[in-house]
Amino acid sequence: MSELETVAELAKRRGFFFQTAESYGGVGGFFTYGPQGSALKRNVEDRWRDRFVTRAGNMEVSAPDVMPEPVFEASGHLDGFDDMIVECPECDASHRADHLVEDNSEYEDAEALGIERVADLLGELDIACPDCCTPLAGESVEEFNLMFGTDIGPGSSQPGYLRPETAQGIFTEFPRLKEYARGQLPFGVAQIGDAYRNEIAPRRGLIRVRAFTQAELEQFIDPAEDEPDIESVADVELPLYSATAQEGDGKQETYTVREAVEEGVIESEWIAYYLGLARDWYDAIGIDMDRFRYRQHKAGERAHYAADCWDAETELDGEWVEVTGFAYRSDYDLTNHAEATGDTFTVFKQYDEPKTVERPSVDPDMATLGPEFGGQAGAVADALDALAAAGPDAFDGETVAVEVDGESVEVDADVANFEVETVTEAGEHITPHVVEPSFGIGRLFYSVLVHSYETDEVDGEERTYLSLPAELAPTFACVVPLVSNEPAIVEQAERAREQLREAGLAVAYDESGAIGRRYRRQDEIGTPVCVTVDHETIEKEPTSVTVRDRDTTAQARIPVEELQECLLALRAGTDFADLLERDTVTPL
RNA sequence: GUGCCGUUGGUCCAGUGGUAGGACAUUAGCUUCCCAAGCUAAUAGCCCGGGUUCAAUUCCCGGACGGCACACCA
Repeated sequence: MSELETVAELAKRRGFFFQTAESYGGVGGFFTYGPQGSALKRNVEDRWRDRFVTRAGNMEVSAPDVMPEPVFEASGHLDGFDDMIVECPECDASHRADHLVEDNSEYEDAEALGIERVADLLGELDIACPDCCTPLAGESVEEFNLMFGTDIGPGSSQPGYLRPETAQGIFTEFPRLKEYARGQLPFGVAQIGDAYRNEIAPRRGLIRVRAFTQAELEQFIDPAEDEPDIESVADVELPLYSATAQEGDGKQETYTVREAVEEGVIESEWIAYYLGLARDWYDAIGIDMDRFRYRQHKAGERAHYAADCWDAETELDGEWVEVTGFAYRSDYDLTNHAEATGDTFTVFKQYDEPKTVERPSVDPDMATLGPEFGGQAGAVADALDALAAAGPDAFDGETVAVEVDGESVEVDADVANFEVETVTEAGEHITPHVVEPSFGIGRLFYSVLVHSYETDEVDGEERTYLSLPAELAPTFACVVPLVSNEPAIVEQAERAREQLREAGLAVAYDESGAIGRRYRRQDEIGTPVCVTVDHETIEKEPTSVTVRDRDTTAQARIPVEELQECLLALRAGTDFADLLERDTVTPL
């Protein structure tokens, strides 16, 4: 079995994740997180929240999964998600029709031409199937929209879609969110939630699915002056696989964040900052740093609005899998939502010193324009207003010419009431730029599982365990009575279990089977410690139990009254070896 | 979407035109034991629909799901 198969088998057997609705034959691309997986996933999310929300001083929101159609018209997903597919009549291969047109012509964005034009171009440009060279002229071009559609309310009058990324739920609420930030840039808004894509071909377990959890941070900045706290991550070492390297010798290189910025390997300081911050976070949640890299998008791979884009990738079964995208989205989204809604997606930026500027303006005499132009009067006034800003010289003559609905219209200059006002401007409205780290929680979850999967040998028997970080483990401790037919031992074990649960620890209890078997069960789901109540516990004073370390299987005897505190320390990151240094703790 | 291969207890597999067997796991008991021990017993399965047949888990067709390749992955 491959590494992924082995872990998927364990995941199914031990309740990490499994395919949804298998009783009904299963459904492609959907997975359910079981008892252990649900806890592990939640812990990954909590760690993310701790690092990228709480400790970063960012806000968090939770938007609905369904949004009305116009939101996705503005965001570009309605068009952008419509893949144009053409099928070869000879070999049945599917190809992106727009890509074929782009490859065979000067068009750079064939998708914008529309489906019929693209279909025509297949003929006009004599495009043939790249696989078997059969001409594709006359073949129909089909659309595949990767968004899940639905209807909001009864009937189909208000179409909606399941969000293909959580980000739009943040952008759409920007006018309100900036109020909560008191209009001050920079600020960050995060969201952890599910996103949906109706993938043509779901693949490889949790890696390509149709419903998945994203943790996204939208960092809103003033591009002119906001800078990240790059010093705080300057010495973090980044394994970078740059676009240049990908096209050249194919080698990744390690740079500190400082070097990467100074040498221009990473263009945006904000991106560099987040790559640094995130690297240590990946390390902390158990991603193997020898199987991790940051890969820069190549020029053709980048979205047209992105200045620079890097992916965090983990290696699973010999293949690199994108677990996070770090994109500089500029003002693309906010500008589009502003245009679509007319709402204010800008912040007011005060100047250090108010500026005095001369502003040309008009105050058209509507009593004259009204009778003269009738219904067009308003448009004429607007045109004059626009002209005042664009070409104030036009008002120097006796009359002013403006264009309304394609016709040239003449107006007496005095009717326009042109004047140049001297006004004091305290600041300006700017559209923030957005830096977006977008984490795929499911893929990270999978990577953590695969990278923490270990086997070793204990007393001649092979052992499987998950070396999960203590704070991530779905079950933190398991309490086991050494034997189950001595009431005093069982009672003491039950007391220990309750004591630890009251401390807020996720504690399992197991009195079934031989002791070694019970340890192995816990090893396999990555439980960091097992607490064993034995004969000595009930026979000797002070009352003590043994605590077993998952990774080394080492054991130590600890007084019961210190148990709670010791385990809390272990969960907070104390090494088992450090615990052994304590006077009251006896290594076995 | 296309092609190839596959789908049998919870898991991993074997097998058959006359409805199935192993290993591991699970549960109960004995054993009272510090690393998957042993013994006894129990629970539990042929992906779905149609066809051929006296009889289909097995053969044929279709579907669903999975793996791989191609394509796709804003």
